[in-house]
Formats: sequence, C-alpha cells, structure tokens
Amino acid sequence: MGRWQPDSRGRLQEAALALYSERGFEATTAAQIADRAGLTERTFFRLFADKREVLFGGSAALGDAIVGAVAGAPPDLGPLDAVAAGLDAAAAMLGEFRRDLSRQRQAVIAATPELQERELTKLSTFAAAVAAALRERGVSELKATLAAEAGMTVLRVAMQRWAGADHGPDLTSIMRESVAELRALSDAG
Amino acid sequence: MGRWQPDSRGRLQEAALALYSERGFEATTAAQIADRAGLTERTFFRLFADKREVLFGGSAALGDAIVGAVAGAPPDLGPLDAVAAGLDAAAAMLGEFRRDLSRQRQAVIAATPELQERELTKLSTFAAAVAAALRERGVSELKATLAAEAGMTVLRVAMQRWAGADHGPDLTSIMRESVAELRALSDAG
DNA sequence: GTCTATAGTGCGATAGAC
DNA sequence: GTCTATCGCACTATAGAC
Repeated sequence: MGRWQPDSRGRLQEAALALYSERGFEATTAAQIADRAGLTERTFFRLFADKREVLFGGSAALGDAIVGAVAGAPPDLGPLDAVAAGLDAAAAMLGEFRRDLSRQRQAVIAATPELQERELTKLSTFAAAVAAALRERGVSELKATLAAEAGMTVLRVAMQRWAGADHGPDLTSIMRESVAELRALSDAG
Repeated sequence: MGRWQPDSRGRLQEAALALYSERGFEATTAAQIADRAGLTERTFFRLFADKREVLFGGSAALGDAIVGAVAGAPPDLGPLDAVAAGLDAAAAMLGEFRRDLSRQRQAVIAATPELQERELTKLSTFAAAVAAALRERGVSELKATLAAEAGMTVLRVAMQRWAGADHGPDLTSIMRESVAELRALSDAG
C-alpha cells in the first residue's frame, strides 16, 4: 500500500455528490470536497478540470458504449435504428449503477443551472461522436447530425423520467417508447 | 442627452465581440471590455450576468419570435409543422442582422467551449418554451419535447452552415432543407 | 464603488514506488 | 537515479456582498 489512500478520484466524486446534495452546488467549495475526501484543493483541480466535472466522471465510458453500439449495428439499419441500438447500450450501462445514486445525481443537476449546462455539453459531445459513427455508415452529414442530436435528446429526457420516479418502467422501456414517439413525429399531429 | 454616452449595453457588446475576436475569450478580461466601452468593470457585471452573456444579448427576442410563431401557427398543423413555422420566423429575424457580424460572433463561439456551452443552454431554454407552446396546442408532453428539441437542433446547425460560408443559400432555405431531412429520418437509411 | 470569497493556474517541494 | 502523486504557496480574475 502506498503513502496515500487509493482511488482519490472516486473519493472526491463521492464527497462531491454528498456535499452538493446536502448544501447545494454553489454553497460547496472545492476545498470542502477535498477535505471530506482527505485531500487538498490543489489535488481536486488536478484531477478535475472544474467543480462541475466531478459529477460527470464516468461519462466517457458511456459515450464509448453508445458509439460502439451505433458503429456495430447491422449495416442495413437506417440511422434512427442505429441510434436506437446505441440508446439500448446506454440504458443497459446506466442500469448497472445504483438507482439511488443516479437519482441523487439527477436531483443535484436538476437543481443547478450550471450543471445542466455541463450535461448538455456532454450530450453534445456524444452527439458529435455518434454523428461521426453514422457518417462512417454512409449517412449524410446533415442526416447524421440530426439523428444523433435527436437520439441524445431521447437519452436525456428518458433519464429524467426514469430518475424522477421511484417505480415505473425501467430505463430501456422508457427509452424505446421515446424513440417510437420520435419516429411518429413526422407522421402526423 | 444625459451625462453618459447612451446605449451602454450595446457599446459593451460591440467591445466584447471585438476583443473576443482579436485576442480570444479567455485572454479578455471584463475590465478590458469595460475600458473599451468607456465604462467600469462594475457596470459590466451590472448589465451582464457574466462574461459570456454579453454575446447573447438579443436572444430573448429571438425566443419570443419563435414561440409566437409556433403558438400562432394554424391549429391543424402537426407539431413538426408548427416548429417549422417557428424556424421560419427565426430565420427571418436573424436575416435582418449584418451577416458579417453574425459570422464573427459564430467564429468566436466556435473557438470557445465555454461559449458553446452557453449557446446550448440558450437553445435549451428556447426548446422548453417551444415545447410549452406545443403542449398548448394539444401535443403530448413527450412529443412536444422531442419536436421542440429537434427544432432547436435544426436552428443551430442551420446557423452554423449559414454563418460558415460567405455565399450559398440564405438562412431560410437552409433551415427548410434541414427540416425536410429531419422528416425523412424515419423513412430509410 | 469598494471589499472579499472563491475558482482555477503555475511552479517548486516532497515523499514514496520502481 | 527516474517517475508519479500529492502538497503548499503565490497569484489572477470572476463574481457577488456590502
């Protein structure tokens, strides 16, 4: 064992979620988070670019999973079907986490405009990567962008609906229903 | 005429766009912007919530125009058609501004992640308002959200394509083409 | 209009692992 | 010796309180 406790990142993420929940994002200082994790403020900012980033730690893996599923979908699927495959992968991955922590995290984000901003940015990053994967499949630039962005919108609203209630359908079901609604949009009123 | 130069807001916006273009957003301080506009840093932060907001001054009016057009569209139109009416209104309004300034503004935003974040937030605000207008028209919550968000995506990519080139089709044409592509998404690959 | 807290950065020091 | 993670200190600018 080393000189320091292991998993500084994880401890900071845990401490941050707890403090943001207790006293709110703005009322929490980076020093307080670091204290609670047994580290210093300087270390916090070395591991996370800013106070918001600490809540979006594992999102790169989620993005990779989505893009992988889109790229790996059967080649004859249209863009929206490929995106739907990506969303299934996302739902499966998010379902592995503890639902109570997901809810807590969503609640903090919902209460904090700055964090909503960051969430939109993350999803926009995913959308760009998904669009690139769709273009690889031969989809036009414009169609790829629109399909990818619509897909990330579905992901966001599905997460909100899922984390907003204790019971009710699981994330995969919510996601698929939303995709169906998206498809039906062009059809009629 | 009063004791001060008129239109402090406008002068600050102009100064900010110039400085952000010249030396970049991060390398520009609020004090420098205020100096250039003949005002104090304190006044800057009284008129704009933060350094980013100064680039998004007139966006409330744009949002109102979009929502108004959506709400005022013929009642028999489906959600996507109503959103398309809103986008037409947006294109008409944005087309009134000087194209070179729009380009400059888009270039600064494209070069600055923080500003892209703010732009996404603005569009998300619009989307929420548009979704509310659609619900007023009898559209379901989920469909309204998806249609509104997709519409704002169209607005964003159309603006990028329009401001990214000197010549080429006007904003209205680009917007309509994008809406058509959005409709066609579900059809096939 | 001044004063202050805090976010976030740069750089050097330290203490282990290898 | 090198490498890496953390600390400590000094510093600027933002943003808000008074």
